[in-house]
Amino acid sequence: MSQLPEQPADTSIPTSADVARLAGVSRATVSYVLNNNTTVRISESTRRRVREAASDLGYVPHAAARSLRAGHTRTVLLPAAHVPAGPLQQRFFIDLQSDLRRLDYTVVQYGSGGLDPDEAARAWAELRPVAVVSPVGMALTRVGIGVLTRSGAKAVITLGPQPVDGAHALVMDQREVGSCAVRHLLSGGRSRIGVVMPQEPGLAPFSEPRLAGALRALDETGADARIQPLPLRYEEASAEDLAARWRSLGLDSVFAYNDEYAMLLMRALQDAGVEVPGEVAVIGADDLMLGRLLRPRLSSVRMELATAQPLAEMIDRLVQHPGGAPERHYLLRARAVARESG
Amino acid sequence: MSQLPEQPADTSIPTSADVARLAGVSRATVSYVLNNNTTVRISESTRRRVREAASDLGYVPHAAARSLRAGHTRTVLLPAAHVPAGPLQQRFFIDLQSDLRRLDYTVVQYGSGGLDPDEAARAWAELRPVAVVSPVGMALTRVGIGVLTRSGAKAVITLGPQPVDGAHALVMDQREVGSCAVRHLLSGGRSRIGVVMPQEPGLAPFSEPRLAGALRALDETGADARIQPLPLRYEEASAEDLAARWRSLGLDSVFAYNDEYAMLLMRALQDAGVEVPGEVAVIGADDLMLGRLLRPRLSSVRMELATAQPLAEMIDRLVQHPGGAPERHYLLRARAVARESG
DNA sequence: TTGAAAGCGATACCAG
DNA sequence: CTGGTATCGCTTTCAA
Repeated sequence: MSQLPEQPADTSIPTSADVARLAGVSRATVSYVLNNNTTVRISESTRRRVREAASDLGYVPHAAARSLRAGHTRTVLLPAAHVPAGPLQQRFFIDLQSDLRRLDYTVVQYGSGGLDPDEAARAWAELRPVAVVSPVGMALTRVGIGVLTRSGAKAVITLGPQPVDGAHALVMDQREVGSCAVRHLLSGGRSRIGVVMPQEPGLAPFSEPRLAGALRALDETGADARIQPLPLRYEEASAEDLAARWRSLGLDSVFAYNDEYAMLLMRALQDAGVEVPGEVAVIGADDLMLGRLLRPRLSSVRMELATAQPLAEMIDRLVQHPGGAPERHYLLRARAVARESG
Repeated sequence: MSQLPEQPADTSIPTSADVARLAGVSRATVSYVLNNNTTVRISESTRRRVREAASDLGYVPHAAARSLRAGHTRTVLLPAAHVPAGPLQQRFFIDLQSDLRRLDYTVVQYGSGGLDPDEAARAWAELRPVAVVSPVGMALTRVGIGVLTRSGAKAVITLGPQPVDGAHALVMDQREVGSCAVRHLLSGGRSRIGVVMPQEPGLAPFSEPRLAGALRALDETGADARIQPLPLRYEEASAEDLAARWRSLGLDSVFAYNDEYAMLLMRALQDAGVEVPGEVAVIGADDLMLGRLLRPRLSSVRMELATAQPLAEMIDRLVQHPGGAPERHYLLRARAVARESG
């Protein structure tokens, strides 16, 4: 019928024009059919022809072209951390991803691989995300927030221990964790409390607030007690070292940052002949399965993270009605779980 | 000077046209300056004016428009798993991301949030990635691979226990792990070997090949021994249950899938009065710090994963010279680390 | 019911 | 050295 050269060979990617040609209709019609546009009525036979042509050619629409035309994307950017995340965080993000997809957003994780925070924000802005959810560890400055906002982001949300000026914030206040641990130790009659400070890079945003929370708990209860930070690397040698000079520290209890550090330290203490919980009470955090398997069973601080669903809805709401004042939500609840270790 | 209405108000995102207007030049010139185009000479004063205008407006180029015009992207798509990843995997991806960024690629993780594998491939293809690196757990069918290839992906690489037809593959042959564990147990004089099979969803792609490897090792050595799969959930109750009927199983050793399951099982066995390693030898895998802290210290299979660098270079090479035969690289080396548990 | 055509933002030719 | 202009793939008026 048509003498057009049918040469969309192996090398060329089919476009809607190719589909139109094959179906014998115009590009407009292709668009109507494939997007199920309801404002225009297309005959059933045409629809079939178009769909067949599309699937014959293996046509896949070009997201960039589409959003260029639309003037906006439905991309939610989730800057990827450059330090491994725990299982809880990962679960949270996976759920968030599903929930947002259900609301028809495209969630994209995009690392900043060692860029300056403001350069990173620029790189993110090139994608013109409609929303940005920045996890802890991804420094987001006021400048960066400005860049993103001016590039069309309707919602910039930080997720972490402390809010950042100018953005909405989901605050997971790690101070609660330290506070909770210390109150537990105090109520058990302990008063000379060590607080493990991991020396691994990237944990400071968690460990510092936990220490601060520990100190605050002391203040609030007005107890006659003291708190001593204990630097520790996640290595046996470091723990042995600490255990060797343990008795000289004069402590009767320790909040070990989390269950893993707690296990490391507890083992070293036991090997050095320091009795747990007799001489020293130990409490971790995260309430991992691990802790229940230790002897003595490890006391821990259990964190109840909010589910991803409300965040997804918040994002959707902010995208649809932008421009409100920065919102601030606190969503970490911590609870001490007493076991045998203190 | 110019009577053009300067109304790029708060609401509108600056484009290169806005920059051109402010600098008093054409859009073409803006493009030349901002991209440091060398094939054309622009006066230093013009350059300055353009750069100033761009930074005054907070101009950020529009990635979609750019790649639409260019006809291709430099996006490497990394489908995000929907099951939490271990620290090793995460480290690998973080490194890969950095390495690729250094080669000027944009690495994007994009989950498929519960889509059908082929639908997922279509969704990915909409982004027109130049390469796709599909981790284990992301089922990628031949159809999916075809969709991606026809949409312009120059390299589709699977990463996991077994290769997928039609794509390049970085094979991390988990059979090596099981094989290694069993050879170790055999050489220690054990012959009735249990193999823990985690019941958690998503682990099958790892656990099945490990079992297969265990069986293969038996075959190869021709030892007079037997292997018995042991279903186990990652819960205390499940482990207690298994431990309670342990003696009736008549096993003298167990490969516990990994160190975490090993710890779970070992604890249950000890609590049930079964001696380790006296009655039963236990070996895990991953060689976590955890294992060294247990008593007895846990034997383990240590995996040496390749670094990300070669993969990044492979991707770059495939992108530049596409069309070769599917490559297949094996990059898991496993080694038993004998400790006290067997 | 369908088609022609404008235009989203950036780039790269070719004139001037 | 710099400025028009065509173009990438797609959506969406407006006409026919």
